Amino acid sequence: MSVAYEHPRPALTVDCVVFGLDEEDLKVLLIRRELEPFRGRWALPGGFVRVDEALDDAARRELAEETGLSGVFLEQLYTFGALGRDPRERVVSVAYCALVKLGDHRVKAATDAREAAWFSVDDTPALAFDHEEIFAMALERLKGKVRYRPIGFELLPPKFTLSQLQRLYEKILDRPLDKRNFRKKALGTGLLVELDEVEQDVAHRAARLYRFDRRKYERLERDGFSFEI
Amino acid sequence: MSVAYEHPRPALTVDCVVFGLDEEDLKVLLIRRELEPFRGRWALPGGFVRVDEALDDAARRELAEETGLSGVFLEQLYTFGALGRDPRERVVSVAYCALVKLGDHRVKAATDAREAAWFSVDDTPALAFDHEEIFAMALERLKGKVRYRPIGFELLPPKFTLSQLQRLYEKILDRPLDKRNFRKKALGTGLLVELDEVEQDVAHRAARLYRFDRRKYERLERDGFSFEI
DNA sequence: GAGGCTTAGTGTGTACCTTACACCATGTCA
DNA sequence: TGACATGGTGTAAGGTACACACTAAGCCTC
Repeated sequence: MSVAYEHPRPALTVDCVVFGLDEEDLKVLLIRRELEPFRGRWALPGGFVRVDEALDDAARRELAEETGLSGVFLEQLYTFGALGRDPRERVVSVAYCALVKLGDHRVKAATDAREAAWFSVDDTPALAFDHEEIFAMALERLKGKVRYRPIGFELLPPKFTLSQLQRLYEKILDRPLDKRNFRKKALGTGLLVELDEVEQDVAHRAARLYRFDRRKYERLERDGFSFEI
Repeated sequence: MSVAYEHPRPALTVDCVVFGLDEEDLKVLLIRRELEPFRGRWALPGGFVRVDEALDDAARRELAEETGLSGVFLEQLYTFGALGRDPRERVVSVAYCALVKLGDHRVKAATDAREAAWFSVDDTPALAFDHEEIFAMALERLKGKVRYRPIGFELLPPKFTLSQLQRLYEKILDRPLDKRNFRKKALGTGLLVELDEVEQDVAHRAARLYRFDRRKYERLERDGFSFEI
């Protein structure tokens, strides 16, 4: 198929910055480029927006095609449109941010036909295009957002301990938090449900498990509640 | 000039939501469309992005062409890419937000060859395309942003009184603020310079004039200061 | 089974920030 | 000169943010 326009127009792409949390690290999902330019370099998953496809759908589709991830909550981050950011031609890219529970997605990404892999956010390879700039902005946004939205809960398994939650926030914010104050605040949101279970198979006192009260969160969010951590 | 591509691609536009402040109201700058679709309807100023033009430049250029405003601080807001938002063809629009001192710009906009006018934000006409959605998001963003960034200063003349500043914040936030607390905070930022002048020609005690210390603001902003109001 | 190791779990005091609140000062105008 | 309109000022109380250290529980090993 070929098509003609009166004036040249920029190409439009989407790129996704997908964060996941490991026992150890906050990670970001990258793919290795199979084509020029930047063939063999790591890059954010993404690609061209089809003319009959909404931006969000394009982001979800590209993410699924390139990494196998689906059902991910994607949020628009920023649109990058500097001249020369793609050596081939003028390309404007709408960047999206996503958060996933790493445990749910580790295998899929690793076994997909295309090479996709999780990298610790403070040990990423050189990226294609201006993707380092996009990634840096996404990480900044994540750090800001995590302070007033309980998005951290999205990154944990359904049942988790308060220490896991705290470690998660420490990884994202990249600084230590006080245990007592953290627990006070986390429980103070009223969004955690204490379960009648504790951790299994740990070589020390087992911690109580909690789950996130998603319904309550949605109710409060609708009513404009705030959630500083 | 005509150009062919292998695949059809969305058209790319920019739209600008420009806020200004009046003695009375927070206003938004609209233009009346001269062409189909939505001919005669009011709309946000904006237009097509040229293939050799950065997004920010396109927004500044369109704003200047359509309303005569230049030298405006523009900030990217969000990118709107739903299907069917333009009846002609697929158009993706990068929306920008701008803040201007209304006094400086009132005449230019009104006397420009194209019809452009300021509307009170709570009395806008029906808008073309999905511009009402864009406008609503911009207003939300403005309300949020004004709380932790001293952007309010951009909306006043170079010399202003604390009452004017307070009224501005009250208009934007759409709620009354306590005078003493407001003055404490505003002066507490250290960003206001007290001048040796007072208002002229008022039928009551004249208020002291202040100016915004832009240099200090830029210095603090670079160092990651915060400015809750 | 005792002692040590590891992580879980808990409360208080202080400093600061937020908010509520009322009166006198100054200039204009009639 | 008195009334009117807005300018300009401080304090007290309550709440929030933060710093800080010890005991509890379970497992392991010796």
